[in-house]
Amino acid sequence: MEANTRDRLVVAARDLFLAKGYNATGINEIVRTAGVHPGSLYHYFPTKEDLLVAVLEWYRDHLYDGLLQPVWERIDDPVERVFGLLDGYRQLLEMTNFDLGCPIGNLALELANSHPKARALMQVNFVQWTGAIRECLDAAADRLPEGIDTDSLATHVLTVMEGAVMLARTQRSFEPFDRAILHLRDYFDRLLADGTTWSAPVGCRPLSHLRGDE
Amino acid sequence: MEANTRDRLVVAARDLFLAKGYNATGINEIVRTAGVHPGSLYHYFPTKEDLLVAVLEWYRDHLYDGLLQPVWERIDDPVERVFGLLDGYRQLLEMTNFDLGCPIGNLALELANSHPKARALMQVNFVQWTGAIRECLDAAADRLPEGIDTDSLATHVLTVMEGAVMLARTQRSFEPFDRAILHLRDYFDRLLADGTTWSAPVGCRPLSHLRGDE
DNA sequence: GTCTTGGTTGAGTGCTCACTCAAATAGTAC
DNA sequence: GTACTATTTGAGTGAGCACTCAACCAAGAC
Repeated sequence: MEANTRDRLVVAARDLFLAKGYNATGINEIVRTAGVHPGSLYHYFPTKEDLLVAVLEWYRDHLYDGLLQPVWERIDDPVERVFGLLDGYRQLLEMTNFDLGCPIGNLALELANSHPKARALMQVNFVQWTGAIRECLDAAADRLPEGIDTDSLATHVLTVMEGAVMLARTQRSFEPFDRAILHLRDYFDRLLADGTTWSAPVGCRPLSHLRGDE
Repeated sequence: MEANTRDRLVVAARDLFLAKGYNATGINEIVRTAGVHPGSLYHYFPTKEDLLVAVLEWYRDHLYDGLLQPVWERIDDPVERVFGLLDGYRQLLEMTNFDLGCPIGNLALELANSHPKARALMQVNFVQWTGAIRECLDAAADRLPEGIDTDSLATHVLTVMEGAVMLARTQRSFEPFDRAILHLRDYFDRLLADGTTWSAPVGCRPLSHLRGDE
């Protein structure tokens, strides 16, 4: 079961960054958890940020087998797959008593300004995630309003998930999470029941007229 | 224009925490920005976390005059006020080139696990914010489906806002933000056009049946 | 004047941070 | 075996961290 040094470091850093954040996790703690010596880390990763990048690459490379596949294999309906994926995050909150949330979202707000290479990889992770959702929505295109932008709707789903996880962890309660998902479900129900052609809502983008834009 | 030492410290810490996060901001940087000496900080705040708490109390005490009032005074329609508030966050992203987001959301994911007193105050801030949205929704109750839970819908609005700000900052683009708000607007349009009595969507809470819950 | 009190000063504390490096060792080629 | 490279070792670096503290100051009470 012994993995190589590099992998052990990535896994240890992945878990600690998820639990405590990037800045609050020390290099010493990572090497102790991985069971390697400080010098070894710097043989593979010149800086702490390089290790962070490796962690984000790990998430990128394990989206399917770690996150999607377990849901896809027990749910067939494409719309239910979307909500099944969201429910996976709810289960993570439940299992960890709200200590762990979305690994990427955690790091995004902490590091988006200061670590551009990491930010680019977070972006890749988000785009991959929404791409998977988008495939579900495309598979259900016949039930959705004709002409709806599934890419846009997939982004909305990610938005709701990230916000819901944030609020649930802050409140240490499922209430905000379940409320947000309930309204997302209600929105989907209305889209699915629509049967008409999609047209962008009248008020969008909101209030540009009030800001003096012409 | 010289404020007292305590206020200068709170303002300096507020701005630095917003821009760089809590752990990445050093005490020395805060006192330098505030133009006070290190010892003075500890006269008012025994620990760094106490300063964080004071910052969160500042946000709590300035929600109305800092955030709501500027929007309320130029928009009367309660539903448009909701989207006007959201647009305020878009303007913040625009003005700062995606460097600044929601001050509370920023700290929430970084510190929810490790700083319980701060977490409690973030919760208060979120509850206040959704309370203001809820008042708008109540004022528009005659146009919304009868019996809809405005508290729940207000939480959904906060969820979308926090997720949208996170994605916009990660992508350094308005695209995810505008997409999320567009779908929220579309959802509102459908609620407002509904004219019937509210009933919870059939699929909620999602997939409990698939997890063996009875 | 003296006393007290709230606030200020700024050098200094011990500690942990990310990171270094020369030496030792393991693995592979021939 | 030797030669060479890849990897590991672990004590050690300077810098910055949150935080301390004894002395000092200013202003009001008497």
